[in-house]
Amino acid sequence: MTSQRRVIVQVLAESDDHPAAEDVYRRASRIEGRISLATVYRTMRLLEEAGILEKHDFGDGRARYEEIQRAHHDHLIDVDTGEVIEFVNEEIEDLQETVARELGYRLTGHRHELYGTRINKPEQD
Amino acid sequence: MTSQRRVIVQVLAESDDHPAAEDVYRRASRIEGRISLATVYRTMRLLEEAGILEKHDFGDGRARYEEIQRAHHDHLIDVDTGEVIEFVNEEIEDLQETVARELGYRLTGHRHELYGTRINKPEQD
DNA sequence: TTATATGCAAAGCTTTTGCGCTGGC
DNA sequence: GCCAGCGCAAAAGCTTTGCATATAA
Repeated sequence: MTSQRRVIVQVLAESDDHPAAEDVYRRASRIEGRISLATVYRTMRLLEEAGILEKHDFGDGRARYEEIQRAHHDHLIDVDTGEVIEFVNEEIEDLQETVARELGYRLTGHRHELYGTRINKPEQD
Repeated sequence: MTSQRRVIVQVLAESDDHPAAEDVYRRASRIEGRISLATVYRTMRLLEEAGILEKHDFGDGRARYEEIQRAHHDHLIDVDTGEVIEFVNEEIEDLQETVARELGYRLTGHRHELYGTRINKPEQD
């Protein structure tokens, strides 16, 4: 357990958004100057393989991470602002299982993101 | 309308899988030797912006394409073989709309892929 | 001490782009 | 003849990796 790994874990614990590797690197650098982007990538991979992190792709070309701690959820991405909203819908979760089973598959994972724009924006004028 | 674009469109029309740019390039090269990967990328982007192609990400680091011709569908990816199975589930589609609306959003798109392994593999022996 | 982790820089991969040339119309 | 489109090669952006050094245990 090196100081770098400690700091990365700390940063992730304190983050309630979905940072990219670069973001984690920037936040970690403020706490521990002696850290490199390569180490961040290496550690993120370890944490993901250990089942501690979840890796997402929100369509902007970089991987985005979050800790697996709370209950499972999916994401809705505001296409105007990039904001990420989490949601859970048990019905959808169940239907995914059903669909997979009917096709002869056991579900090992899924990727489910909604993209949308806010209705009734307040800052309209 | 150049010969290159004609060939790319032809390749896409003849493909019923979800080729990456490199695949399209390879298939097109067999028909028309004088074609470059850059042209494939440029044309794919045009076709996507024109609403003729749909761009997917199945988690292998490259973009995968398919023509928008049939009804909308989602994908189930066989994590063992990479095979891609298409499916439609209206209930899920409706629930996505509902979820977005409840969060104050109008849905502009979604990304929904299931990952799984076959049940009852024949080659289990 | 000794294996493991790190930093740095180079390289890998997919995708994009600058530029001079080609070829449809 | 013009100009959109092409090929080529370089570059861009994210991520991985080789290697010598540093550090935890």
